[in-house]
Amino acid sequence: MTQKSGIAAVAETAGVSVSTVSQVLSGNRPVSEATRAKVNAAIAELGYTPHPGARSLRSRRTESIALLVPDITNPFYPLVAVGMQDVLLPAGYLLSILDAGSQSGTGRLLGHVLERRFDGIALHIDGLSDADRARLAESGTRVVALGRDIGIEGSDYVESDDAGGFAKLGEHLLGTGRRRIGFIGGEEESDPSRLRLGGLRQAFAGAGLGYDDAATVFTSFTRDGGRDGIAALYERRTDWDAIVCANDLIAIGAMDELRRRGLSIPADVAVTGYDDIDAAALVHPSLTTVENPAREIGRTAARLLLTRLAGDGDDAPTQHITLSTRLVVRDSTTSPIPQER
Amino acid sequence: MTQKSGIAAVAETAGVSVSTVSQVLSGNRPVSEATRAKVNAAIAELGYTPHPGARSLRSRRTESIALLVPDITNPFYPLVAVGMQDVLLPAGYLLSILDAGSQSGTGRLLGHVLERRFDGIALHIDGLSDADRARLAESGTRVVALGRDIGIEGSDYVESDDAGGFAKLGEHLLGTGRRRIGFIGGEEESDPSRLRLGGLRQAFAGAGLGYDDAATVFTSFTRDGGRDGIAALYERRTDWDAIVCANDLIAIGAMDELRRRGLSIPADVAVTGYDDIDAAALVHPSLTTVENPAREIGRTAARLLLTRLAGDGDDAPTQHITLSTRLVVRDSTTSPIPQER
DNA sequence: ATCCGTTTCCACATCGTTTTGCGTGCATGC
DNA sequence: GCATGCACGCAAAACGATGTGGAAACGGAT
Repeated sequence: MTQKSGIAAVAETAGVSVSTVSQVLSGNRPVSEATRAKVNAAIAELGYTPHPGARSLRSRRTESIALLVPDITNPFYPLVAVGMQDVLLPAGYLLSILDAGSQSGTGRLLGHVLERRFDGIALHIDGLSDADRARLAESGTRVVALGRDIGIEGSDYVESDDAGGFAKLGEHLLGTGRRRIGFIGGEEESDPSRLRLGGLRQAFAGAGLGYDDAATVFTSFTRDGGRDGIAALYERRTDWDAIVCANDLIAIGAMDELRRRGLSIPADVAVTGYDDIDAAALVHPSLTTVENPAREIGRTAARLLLTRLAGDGDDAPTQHITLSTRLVVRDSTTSPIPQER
Repeated sequence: MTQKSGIAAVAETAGVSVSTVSQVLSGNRPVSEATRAKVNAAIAELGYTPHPGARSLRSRRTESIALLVPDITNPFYPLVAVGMQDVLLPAGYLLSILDAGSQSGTGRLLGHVLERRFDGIALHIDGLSDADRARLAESGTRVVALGRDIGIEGSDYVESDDAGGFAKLGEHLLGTGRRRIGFIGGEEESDPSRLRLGGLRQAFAGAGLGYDDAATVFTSFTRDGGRDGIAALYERRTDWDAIVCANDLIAIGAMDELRRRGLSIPADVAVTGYDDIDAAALVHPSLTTVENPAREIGRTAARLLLTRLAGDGDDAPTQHITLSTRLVVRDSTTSPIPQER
């Protein structure tokens, strides 16, 4: 006997045609109750699973979405991923989390990702090269950018109010009398680094003060970046009374390095982060930071993608959603003598 | 004109046949230097990308691998993922990280995952139901289990020496004079919880002591689990002098709850974790724990999968790899008065 | 009995690849 | 000059699903 497989096998054991099986699967055309039952029985009996390749070949959809992040070991990103899954799974989409390993790793992965023909891609990547941007645009894949505008025609983006968050941080520090405030950014070419610094500047301006460019250094969004940042700042001057870091990982690394240099936090120098990852509350002293609604960012991004995918809609105007942030004051900027609670 | 697409378009502009294009792509048959050049030129000109669906339809391979984890926000898992990518990307495979959200979420995701026909699946999941195990086995997908034996015929697994790690922890605690040692496990039905408890028992036995079952509680592998665990243990008795936790998240939650109850760590009670996630070094006091080589687990698992996939080999015997662990002593079990260094 | 409108199902073309079995054309050996 | 062998390319048949245009079956109305 010829061993059929796939939908053909189901059709045979159910005693109907291939197209009928397809109909009951997709519900595209009405099918009588009786045959529907037969088909479902056959499906169950054979343990049939549709072949996604064949399906996507015709339908031009893969029902899966990629999330491309620069560093999955940064606890911020898993939360974004979870948020996206909250929305995507119920909608029948599978989320694949791809780790570029670093900003520079993006290009290497992008080829892989485009080859896979995901229905949509969520990108949280800085410094996308022009070539990569072009590849993305040409591919026609739906893109939603996280945390910044990625500069692709017709792609939505969702970010949190970075500038506002840093303005709040700046006000808080200025309000506690700090004036010699250094800033450690991530990669210099990154939008977020600039935005965040911008928020800080804004706080200074609001207080009628100027902000000195010599008080800023750029490294990378990691703990090592924080250590390096402190080293760089303290080569310029040594009387900082506060260090504002572009994210929590940098802040944690910076605190490490400050302590290694015998400085006390916050008595000698205050430190702030951004994101409010779990570790921010756990370090000692606990870190003043800004809550970055990672999970909500993920949810929102997923919704944007789904809307675009459902509507076939290039017609709708580009969406740009900004989520608000919240200042979280902890010990690293306040209690003069950190102690166990 | 008929607008061809895909490989047919390439064939047309290169002035060769479809099969020839396929040949130069796959390198399955020799192709003359001249035509190879023509084809490559056409590919570049058209910006052609092969359709993975069509490809997998014929080749029955998707060139992608899934990693299924119970909780991607547990920092242990991103490291495993990175380790797998270390090996898989150079081999041309794409790794999709799927988050089940919880142990119980596995079943819900498994359907999705099997539908997608990944070439291989790495599972780090406890308490796989018999039904799910059967589905996996039937699917014929290559499976590698992480951290425990998943009980599927012919599937390899890689774990770390949990029992050994906990034995070391136990010896360390007993060596510092602690005797009333409680244990907070994760999910009770989980293999690791049992293995880890077993290691602790072994340490007691080695010292000629017995270990009391009433000293153990099971919750979940999260910070909340740690808080609950402490609550449960202190309902039984209140004179614990050490709490051994099944992972770092539990330990961190436990420390929180202990402090909330006014107990001092490690003066009143010592606490230990497992995994050595970043946060373990950051909490206050820093956490004594066991280094669990997450990244290496990922690499090893990926290698196992690749070997199986390359060899078409169901012939090779099942592999079972155990990675060694290392005790990391920090302040939560030693310095009587925690202080800033 | 005939005709028409529904309902229900089917045949067939199609999506973009891979793969096998055959032509070609050309050089080689006698 | 003729058979032989090689190196290259090509045609065509899968792979497993979707979807459209019709054909059959069935009632009800005339």
